[in-house]
Amino acid sequence: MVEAVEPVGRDKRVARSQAAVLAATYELMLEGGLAGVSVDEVSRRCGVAKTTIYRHWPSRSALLLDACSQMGTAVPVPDTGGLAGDLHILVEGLADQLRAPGWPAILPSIIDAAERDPDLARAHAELHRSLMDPFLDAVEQARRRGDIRGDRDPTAVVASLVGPLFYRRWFSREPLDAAFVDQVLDVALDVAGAAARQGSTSGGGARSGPVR
Amino acid sequence: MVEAVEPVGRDKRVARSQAAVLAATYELMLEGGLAGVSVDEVSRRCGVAKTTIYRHWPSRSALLLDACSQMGTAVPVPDTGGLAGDLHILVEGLADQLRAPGWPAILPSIIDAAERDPDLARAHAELHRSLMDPFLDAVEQARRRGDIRGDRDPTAVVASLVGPLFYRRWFSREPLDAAFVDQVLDVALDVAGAAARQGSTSGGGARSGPVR
Amino acid sequence: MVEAVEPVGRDKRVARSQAAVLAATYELMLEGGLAGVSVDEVSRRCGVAKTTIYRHWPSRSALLLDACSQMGTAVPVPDTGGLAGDLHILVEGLADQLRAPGWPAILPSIIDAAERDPDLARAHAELHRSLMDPFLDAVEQARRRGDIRGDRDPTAVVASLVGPLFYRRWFSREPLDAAFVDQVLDVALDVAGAAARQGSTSGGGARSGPVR
Amino acid sequence: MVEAVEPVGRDKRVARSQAAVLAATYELMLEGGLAGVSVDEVSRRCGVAKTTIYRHWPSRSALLLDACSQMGTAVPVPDTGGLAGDLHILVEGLADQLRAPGWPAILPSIIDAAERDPDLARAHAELHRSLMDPFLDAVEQARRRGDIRGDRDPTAVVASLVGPLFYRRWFSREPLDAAFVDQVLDVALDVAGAAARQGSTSGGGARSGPVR
DNA sequence: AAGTAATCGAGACGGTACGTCCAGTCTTACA
DNA sequence: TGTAAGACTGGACGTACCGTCTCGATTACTT
Repeated sequence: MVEAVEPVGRDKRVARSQAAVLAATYELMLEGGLAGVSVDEVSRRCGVAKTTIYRHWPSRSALLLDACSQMGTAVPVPDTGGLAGDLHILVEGLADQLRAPGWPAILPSIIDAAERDPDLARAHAELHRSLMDPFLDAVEQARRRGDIRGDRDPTAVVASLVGPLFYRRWFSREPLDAAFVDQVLDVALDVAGAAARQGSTSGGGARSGPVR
Repeated sequence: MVEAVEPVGRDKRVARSQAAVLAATYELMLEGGLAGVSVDEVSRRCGVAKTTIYRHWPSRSALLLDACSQMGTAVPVPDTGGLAGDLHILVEGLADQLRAPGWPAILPSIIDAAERDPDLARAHAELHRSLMDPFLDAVEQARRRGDIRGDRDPTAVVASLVGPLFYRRWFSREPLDAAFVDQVLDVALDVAGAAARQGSTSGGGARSGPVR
Repeated sequence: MVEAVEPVGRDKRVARSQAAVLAATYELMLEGGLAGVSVDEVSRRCGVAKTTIYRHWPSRSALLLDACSQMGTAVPVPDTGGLAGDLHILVEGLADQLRAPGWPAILPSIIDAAERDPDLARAHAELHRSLMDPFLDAVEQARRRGDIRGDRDPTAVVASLVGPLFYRRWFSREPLDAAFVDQVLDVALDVAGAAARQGSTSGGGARSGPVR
Repeated sequence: MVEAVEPVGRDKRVARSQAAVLAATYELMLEGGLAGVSVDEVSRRCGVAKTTIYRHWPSRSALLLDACSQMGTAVPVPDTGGLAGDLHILVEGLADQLRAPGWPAILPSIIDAAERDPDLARAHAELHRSLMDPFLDAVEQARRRGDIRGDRDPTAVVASLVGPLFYRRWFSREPLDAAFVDQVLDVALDVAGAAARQGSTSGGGARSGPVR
């Protein structure tokens, strides 16, 4: 994982160079995906010598990897008291992120690389976990409360929740409109077999609810 | 772009070179993703001069794109008479493909490229359509038959069906086991609000069945 | 020896690039010795891409070597009929060359490299031979004519002739004035044990003759 | 320049570091000539930090230069009472040194550098002087004794003596066999016009031996 | 069947990038 | 203060690839 290079006060220069390099790398990544990042260009853009870059990261891949890891979008775990409310917040947040530019443009690059490079696969796993953990936590918390069926695999619930969103963002490239997001949420609650349906409605608002 | 390489009887040599080039490209693509394909290597491997390759494809991207298009995995539209049966066949088939090596390893490359290159985005859209059309057809046919709720967007149904599968293959990298696939199928039928699904209730639990 | 790259009419570009590269290399060599030649700088200076340079010469050394070989200063063998006259012309010519800028500034570089690199040693040997052969020829011819003692090693005669000149140019860095050159010539003729001394004077003119 | 490294008691550490550095430098010089010495490698090899090296020598050249100076092969001035005897000892000693590994392998490096760097030229001059002074002393002593012709330039005599030896060692790379050395000595005595050399007019052959 | 034009291979060429090594300067922390 | 440790800029090395180019040798279609 490239070792965030212990920031012991040792040398401020180290910290400054590394920050500059990572920033430039991230910028280039946004512009052209992983493939659009070249060490030479990073060096040129941030004024840090190529040699210095290679002193801190053993290879271009390591640099990319590090830049990817920093991408972790910390999402606070909500606690509305009910599964529906929690998930609603989380899903809306995710949809917002997916609609924005930024990491959604890079992720396919990472996934592609992860397909072949074990190191990047590990980085991707970590990144993914940091992204999905709040969802998983919400679901597991609900299960502990007895709000959902005990025989449901929480990861499957999460899959049914975020899978369709991801699908629309990267595969079908259809818009992530509110109606779709609501419907997805609805379905996922069904999957969870949410016990107390009445409470769940509070979360959605717009949600039409399956029936009445 | 890429101009379908009209194989009009023009010259047999043309056809032969192009076939050889595409084959080598495809091979390299499987080995190392889009990034693993270099024109030099393609030339070396299939014995066709680099010049010739550039004579037929304006750029590396165009070649990749063309090779990707050939990847289209033709899926026959099943017709069991019922939505559940049709989808079952389709989903199982898709899951099988996702579990196999081959294009699942390449698709992220394409999606990544599509994120920035409009041409590749178009190619991806086409590829995607050819993959998903059978699903959409099945759903729409069911709707015409009145088997599912009319207020459901067919594309949303498809998303809830394949989204979770895709998610597991590329994002969470969890196994696509049979139980998961079954559950996904169940849920999707719920989403569709499939009529007369007495058996399906097992999936939803609380869900009292579609409509009414 | 890098193969002067047969100038078959194939491609004029090859000839042109190579000529430009060698010229720039030679120029840089004059300015800074072998050590002053960098492939990057050659490329920059003559407008030939570094890649192209490496296409024609496997390494920097090979390029240097080739440039050195081209340095051969063809000296015509004189024929005044007598050893003294021949040597006089040759020695004066050599002294002139030693006094001029140009290869005298580079030769130490080559000798140094030859001390460790067998390839360059070979190149140096060839260069040296082309430089000294006229001297050797003159001496051997004289021997065939019976003008000099038969028990003298021709190479030793040459050594006694050019050794002191070389010594002054590179080792003691004293000036190569006419008196010195004359004296050296005188001595060498002594070494040769030139038979007909009277004839030898014709060559020197200035030469005061040993004693009386 | 280079400031003779005054070993004033200042700090013992200084002396120790400098000695270690010079030793490592000399070692590297023997292995790969001047070009084979890199400050990094010196630092690595002798455990003295690069910074420290640059504190004591302003540049790589200065270090090389200093190391070269240490190379001075002190040659004792012989005194056999006669020029022939003195020169015989000196020349044999020089030939022995030339045949050995060590500085003969480095000198071309120095000469090359001296061709362009005035500082190194000065260092070379000094080194050269320390090497040739015994020869010059012997000749001048003989002249004072009246043993040789007064109209001969002593430096020319020295040139005729060591020039051929140097020539064979570095330029023609022919062996420095005893016969050659003897002949060179013979000739030089001729040049000197050693007194009472009735035979000398003959050039060679006739020469009845050194003197007397 | 010959002639003409399309097609081909071989590979030179200018560029950009890679990852390494070295020169020299500068900073920090320890004696 | 002198030293070790090592970060930093900058430049060169030799390699791989991209996309363009010129050349001469094969084809295949045409007359």
